[in-house]
Amino acid sequence: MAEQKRPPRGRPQRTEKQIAEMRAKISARALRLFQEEGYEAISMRRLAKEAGLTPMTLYKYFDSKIDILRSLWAGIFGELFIDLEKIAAREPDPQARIHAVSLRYVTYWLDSPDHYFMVFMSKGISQLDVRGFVEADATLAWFYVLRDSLSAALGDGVEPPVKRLKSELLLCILNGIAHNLITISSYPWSDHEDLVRTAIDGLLPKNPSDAPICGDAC
Amino acid sequence: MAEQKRPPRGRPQRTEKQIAEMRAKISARALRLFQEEGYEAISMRRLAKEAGLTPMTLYKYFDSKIDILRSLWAGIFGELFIDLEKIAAREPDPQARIHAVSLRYVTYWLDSPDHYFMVFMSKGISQLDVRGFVEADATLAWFYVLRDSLSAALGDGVEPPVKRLKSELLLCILNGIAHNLITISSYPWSDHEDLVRTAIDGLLPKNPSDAPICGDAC
DNA sequence: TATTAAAGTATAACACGTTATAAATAAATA
DNA sequence: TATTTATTTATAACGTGTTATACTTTAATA
Repeated sequence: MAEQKRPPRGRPQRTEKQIAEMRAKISARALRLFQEEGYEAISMRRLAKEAGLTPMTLYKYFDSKIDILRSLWAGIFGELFIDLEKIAAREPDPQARIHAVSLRYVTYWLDSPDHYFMVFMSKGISQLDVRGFVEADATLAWFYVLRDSLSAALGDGVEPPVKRLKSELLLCILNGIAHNLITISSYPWSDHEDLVRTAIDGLLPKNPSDAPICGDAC
Repeated sequence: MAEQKRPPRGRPQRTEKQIAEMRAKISARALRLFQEEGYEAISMRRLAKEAGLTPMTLYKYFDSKIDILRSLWAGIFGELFIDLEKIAAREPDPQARIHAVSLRYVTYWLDSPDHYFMVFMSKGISQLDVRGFVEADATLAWFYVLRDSLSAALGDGVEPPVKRLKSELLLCILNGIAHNLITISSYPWSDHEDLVRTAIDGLLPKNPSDAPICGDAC
């Protein structure tokens, strides 16, 4: 029962592909401009001119200026989590894996201040703007690699509710470390590797062999 | 050699007290309006009208709109940390104290979404706007109560460098928990008390008596 | 080719934060 | 009172994100 929809008479609507290409073209230009001069410094009028378009055309392809930035965030997060999955795949030992993945997550932001600034600290955006993006299902799905790595490191002796609790805590901690070290950059923080390692050690089951207090007692 | 400065002829400059009073008056009006309708929704023109002033006069007492918000933040942070100090003072046991203070810090933000939104999530402010405030010495000093409580809970058996590391980690963790639970509010997070307790337990020295793995071995 | 519908352009407008400038007002001294 | 200086007001302007509207161009069908 496929409806025999004969195309209407006028000019056809843009195909999905055409829309995607135009959005990609605008995003590419925006990425370069935002990184060079900052999100706030680039006006819609300026971006339109640089892309060879009219300001109005931008609003045909994106709902708003922040919508353009969000499309860039998706690219950055995608890149990061593909990287994390590669690291997880190549590290067989669960404990080494959770350390490696967590450290990479934090290090990524510290090493890519351009990206971090554009995602979390673009001048002129509010944290409410970030919120809509972070809450998207696609964004949350990216974080499964962190959750699964921790679950494996905790092993079978840990109850699922505890695993869930600690997975959530892991995310809070890693985001907290990255966020604090970058936003309060003038404070002489300890090495971020030490912070991540100490945090992960606190999450993992206590190991008598390297616990000084228990070491003597045993 | 006190200079005999005779006052100049014209109208004298506003005294510190006059300036403080005018700023307080503006802040009070802004606090109510920002809480009722949101920071972004209140324009400088509107705030001026509500305060019985000219927009230009606002700029005589504050550098910018965000500067007004910052003065409100200072009041909120001051209130919170005075509360934390009271809690710390009334709890003699160091371990109970760090738990109580940490939980209160996180709970404060979760219980006062109005304040949290106004401090960390006002629509129309950027995270760079927060940065200048958080980096101020006066702001950092407020956090000493957290650092000192943790230091006491860690006891004398822990080396100072480790204490410092864990103090910094504590701040990252608590901010991370509060921030994630509030900004990703649609996710079904575990109880925040469990998150804080688990996080603190991970920071404190491992206690053989309640460590299951070691319990059997001992 | 003529028609039709969508895409894209051009232009003006709105409220915003902010700045500049000139006029009016207030509070002191001479 | 006259003068002097600071405060405050009044007003216009700039660039911003965004919306609305009318117009032109493009790509299809009849």
